[in-house]
Amino acid sequence: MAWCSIKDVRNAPTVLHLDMDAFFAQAEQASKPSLRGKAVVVGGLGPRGVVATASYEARVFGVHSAMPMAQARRLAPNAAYLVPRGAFYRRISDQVMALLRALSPLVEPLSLDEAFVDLEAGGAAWDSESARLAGVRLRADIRAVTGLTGSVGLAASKMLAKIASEQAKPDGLVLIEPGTERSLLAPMSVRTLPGVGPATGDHLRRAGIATVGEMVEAGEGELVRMLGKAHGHALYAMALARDDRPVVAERETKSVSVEDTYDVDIHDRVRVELEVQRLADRCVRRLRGAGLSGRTIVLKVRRYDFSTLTRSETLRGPTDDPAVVREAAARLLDAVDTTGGVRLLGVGVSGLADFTQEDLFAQAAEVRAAEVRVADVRAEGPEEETPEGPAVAGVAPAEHRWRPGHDVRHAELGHGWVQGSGLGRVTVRFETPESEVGRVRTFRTDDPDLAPAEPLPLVRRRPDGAPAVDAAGQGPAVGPRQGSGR
DNA sequence: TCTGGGGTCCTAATCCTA
DNA sequence: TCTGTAGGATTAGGACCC
Repeated sequence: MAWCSIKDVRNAPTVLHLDMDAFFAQAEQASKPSLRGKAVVVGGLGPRGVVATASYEARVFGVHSAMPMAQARRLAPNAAYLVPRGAFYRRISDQVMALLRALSPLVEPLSLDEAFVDLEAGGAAWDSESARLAGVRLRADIRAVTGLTGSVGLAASKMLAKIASEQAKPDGLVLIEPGTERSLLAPMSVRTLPGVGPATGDHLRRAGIATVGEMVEAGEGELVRMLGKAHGHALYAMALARDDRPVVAERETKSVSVEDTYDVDIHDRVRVELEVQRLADRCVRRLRGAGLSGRTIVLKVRRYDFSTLTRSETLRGPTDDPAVVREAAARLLDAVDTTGGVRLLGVGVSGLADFTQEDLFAQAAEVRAAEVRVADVRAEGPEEETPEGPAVAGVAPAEHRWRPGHDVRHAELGHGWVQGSGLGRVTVRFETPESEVGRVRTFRTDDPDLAPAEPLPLVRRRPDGAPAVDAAGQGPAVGPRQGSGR
């Protein structure tokens, strides 16, 4: 609420930004002793995959996030390439977020591995010394509970705290003393400021503006002229180290969407239509899972030449009816030319409400086909995300179960993880987070002794009964196996 | 051998309505 | 009743973020 009005902008460095270091890659290294100290790249392994996270060892070779996987393989051919394990990372993230919430009720998660904390609101800090102490303790607690390292930035605003944590990486803490902000920012690249990406950066560079100091010299009017009202004003304020955005604990979702990039462009119109229906269903499952409904249906199409277009339609009222979303998506697709092929399709819903006000007109139109459709939807079952994503041509289902990096259990040899698979064989390394580097064995992909397994906790529960931060059922006893063989 | 997936926010054009 | 206008809603696209 009004804990931070414009006129009492804080002057103590009590905004904390936490950023876990190379989070996905670090989690994989912690879980797999044989990968520690090695180049690890996590991302999509298909022909059109990109890097989600590269370990610091992989970054030495020039591999970085958002890089096409093929390019990463050229730069670091000997790195370990793994697919992301969302549920595993989420469990660790929950533990970290629980530690943050112990510091303050005002925690603003930005993603699984990043969050802002308002230390002042939680009474955890009030000046530089107390803030630094809170940051040091937090890093130690994260280490103890998750076994992973995170970097902490402390400053008087969100922007500066984020810049500080960036400077602290990896495994460090940086505090920006109030009063030093402008001189600190002045020599930095304009790209340091949040909201300056490749396009804005180029724009500024062409105008001879490369540093934050030069942005200030250019003046607010010039920035507004170049970048538009909202962006210009906002960036000028940032350049002056003015940022009074509060830490916001609850942010409501504005849209829900799903999209798939296909390994091979789809040319067949019927297949395109089928995929759109599938995506619409998946989107509705997500929507319902979040207890939401929405009015605006959005279709996204990326064509063979990477040109991307969106088409949207706003209904009379919010819906979470799969039939309604499917039909809207199909209508939108009717207006799109897909000859030449599409590489990506997506379906989204925005204009969200947390209740459903059925569109009576659409409902009326539905009545005739209702029985058939209801039967369809039931047959698909409740909220069951298909983990495979887009169909991969030519991969047998049996091999598809063994995804690189995923945990497995062998009846005799115990716990391990898939190092690779293909040609009817799967290679497994038998090790656990707390074991020595394990040995490698190869099996037939249909070996009955081999089964998918849940990831093991990275840190065993402390025997001294220390404050157990049990955010998500983390513990040696893993619950009943989740159905699908992820 | 190009370029994922899930989001947010902003802008501009267009249409509709008061 | 006609017209001009202001402002909101819708639509599409782009930039940015992790």
